[in-house]
Amino acid sequence: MKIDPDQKADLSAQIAKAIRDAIIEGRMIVDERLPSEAELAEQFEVSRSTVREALKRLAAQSLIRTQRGAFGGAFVNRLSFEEAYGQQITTATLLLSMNAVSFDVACEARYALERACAPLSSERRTPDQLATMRAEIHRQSQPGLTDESFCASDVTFHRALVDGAGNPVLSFQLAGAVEAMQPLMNMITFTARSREAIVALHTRIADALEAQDAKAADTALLELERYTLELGRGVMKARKSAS
Amino acid sequence: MKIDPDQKADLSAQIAKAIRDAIIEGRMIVDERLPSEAELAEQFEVSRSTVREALKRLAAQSLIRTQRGAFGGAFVNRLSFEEAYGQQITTATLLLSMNAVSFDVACEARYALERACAPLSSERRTPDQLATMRAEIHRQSQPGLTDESFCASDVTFHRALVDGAGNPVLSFQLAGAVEAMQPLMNMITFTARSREAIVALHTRIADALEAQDAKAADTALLELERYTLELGRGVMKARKSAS
DNA sequence: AGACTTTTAATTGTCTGACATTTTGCGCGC
DNA sequence: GCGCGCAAAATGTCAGACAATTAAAAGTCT
Repeated sequence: MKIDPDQKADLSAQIAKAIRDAIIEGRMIVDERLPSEAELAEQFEVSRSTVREALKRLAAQSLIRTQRGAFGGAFVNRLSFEEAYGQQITTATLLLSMNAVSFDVACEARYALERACAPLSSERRTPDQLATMRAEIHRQSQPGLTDESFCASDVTFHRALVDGAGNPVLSFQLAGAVEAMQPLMNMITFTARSREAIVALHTRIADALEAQDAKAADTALLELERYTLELGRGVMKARKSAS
Repeated sequence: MKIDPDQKADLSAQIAKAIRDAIIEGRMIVDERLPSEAELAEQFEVSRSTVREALKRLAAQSLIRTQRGAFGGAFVNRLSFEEAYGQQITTATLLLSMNAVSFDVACEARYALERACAPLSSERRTPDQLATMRAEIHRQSQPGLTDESFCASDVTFHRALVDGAGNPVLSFQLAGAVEAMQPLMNMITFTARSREAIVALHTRIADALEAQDAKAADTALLELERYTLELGRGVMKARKSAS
């Protein structure tokens, strides 16, 4: 494991890259212990602080974890689906908030992906996941709910739909798409009437999944997309004319 | 911006979290300059090294960038689609390689997502993207190609398909799914006969997109999924019986 | 006055050495 | 055999120094 001395990048970035590559290429396996900071410093011929900065970079990407104490040190971390979800959501949220992505584009992406899950989900959804959907539909019907709670419940509902596909890779990919939409959705004020319409569509989706009717689920999702888009456009237009 | 003194996490992790939250919640805007390391050290009442470790964590997530020199410092970074792609791919690749995700599951996820793009792509694909697909198909027909080059070309082809949907959010989400499959695909030896079959299917897909025939594109993708799965299973079985 | 050069100040990057804290293993006394 | 404390190893934190880089300010020449 070597670093290029005539690179212009920071030493800590180069060292992080060298170790990261070793992990990605499988030269270091999960739970393997890295050399101690002092040993790494000697190997790379830099100070301990520089090594530490490199290790913090890797820790930020969940590539390693550290333990203090004797026989502690830095270990190659098994990236769990949980951690991957989290990173995915953070990245997607920031991407959307920082790049002026329009409601239309985000909405289209989200529903295109969700509809990809629908056939699998209608085949494999567990009773548990159906129960979650029903529970969230019930929560969404409560009159006193704030818009934020309504949106949070919406996210839970849709994640149950996605998880219903029984494919963890798919769930991972979609976690970002669904959750990253929440800040955009939170900007919408849901009137009693629009909530009613959404709950009705959610019910149709849940019914379709329960009946394992992929086509009906797809149709209902398509209508939900259309309706969400309409609501979003209404809000954007109102905001524009107000300013 | 405060940190909780009776947390058990590292100070540098706490400080990174405090700054990260400020960015995510919009309290710091893009291109805004953070206080200098010395000032941050004073604010949080820690040493400069600790602040630096925190900043490296944020830099690893592309949340900030740093410039040296007078009037340099750390600036809130606009997360570009490019950077987001990169992170997405790294995460997805690691997730697959570290969690013994089966070829079947990964394949299913990938094609489910790609098929979600097909209708949009058949509507919006540009001549440029069609040309890329045709060029890659041509490359894939070359007899001397290594398996790695064949797979790389395959990735380029499929990314053109995904980009054809003209939705950057969708492209971002799918970058991981498509690229992360490459290491798994690289393990497959493509015989001349299987390459021929894949090229034929790719041609059908490109034809369908050119003709803006969403249904035909979907069918061809479905067949490609079935065929890829078959190839993968063959390899896995051969490997199993060999060991 | 304007263009070029030098100085200077601010800031990050790196190094050194020290001490605090945490955790494990081992030996000792009981 | 069982607890107890101690030593060792490692990460976490701190303080201070110097190097490298960069942009603004000051100076200088034509």
